[in-house]
Amino acid sequence: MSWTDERIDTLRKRWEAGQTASQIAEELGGVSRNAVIGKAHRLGLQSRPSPVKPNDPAATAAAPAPTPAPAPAAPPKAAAPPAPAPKPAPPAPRPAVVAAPPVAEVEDEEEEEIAVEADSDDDTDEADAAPAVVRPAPPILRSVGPGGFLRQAPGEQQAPITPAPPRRLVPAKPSPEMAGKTTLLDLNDKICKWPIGHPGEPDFHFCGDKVNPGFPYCVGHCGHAYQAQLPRRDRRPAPPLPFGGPRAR
DNA sequence: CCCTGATTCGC
DNA sequence: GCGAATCAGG
Repeated sequence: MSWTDERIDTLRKRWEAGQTASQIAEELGGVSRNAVIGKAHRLGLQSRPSPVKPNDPAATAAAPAPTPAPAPAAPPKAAAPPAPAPKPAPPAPRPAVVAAPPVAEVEDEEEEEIAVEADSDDDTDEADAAPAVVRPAPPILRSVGPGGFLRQAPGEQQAPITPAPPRRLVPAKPSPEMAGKTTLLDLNDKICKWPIGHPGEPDFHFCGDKVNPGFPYCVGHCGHAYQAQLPRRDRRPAPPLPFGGPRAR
């Protein structure tokens, strides 16, 4: 396999999106992980936090003291207004939140820009605020999906849901508490299929709202279904699946 | 062991 | 330029 423009492009995108070299190699096919890494370096792609590479020795030597470092981490503010740089600033700060479509990877290619915005965009000058001031409540960063739904921010992710209770063998009979609820038989591609409750429970039903066009859920539930990606390191391990989950090829 | 990315070096 | 071999941390 040779490095066609197309393959290089794919490599660039995946690398910058944070995919591992192995994943990229597997996707491209015909190349090894090493080939991907080697190519990425030759392309001058920004090296990502390597598990091996230490921080620059200069800083380490300069401050070897075991400082507890109470410095509050500045939130990845999207503010870079003044930038008195006479030259175009080359070190583009990598966004802390890589917003990528989750499992349901619709045909992307040329990823649409996803706006990550913090609360309102009124640019009241916070840039020159005293650095000592610790912002009490950092704004929650959310990305906006198609249709305008707000993706749940990583920090807002809920703990894994409890496993569903054992399924009952017979469907619930028509009952008073099901009156007006959206049942399995009511589902179609125009109404939200977000489940309410668990299958087998007497009042298990579906949301039933109008869907966000192109999605199986309403705008509100899209916000739960599609979430911004955390860096691999910081991801919560997936909750255990009831039957061991799908086989990994 | 597995994984990761970085680096080297013969081709 | 390419990538296997190797290194080294998690």
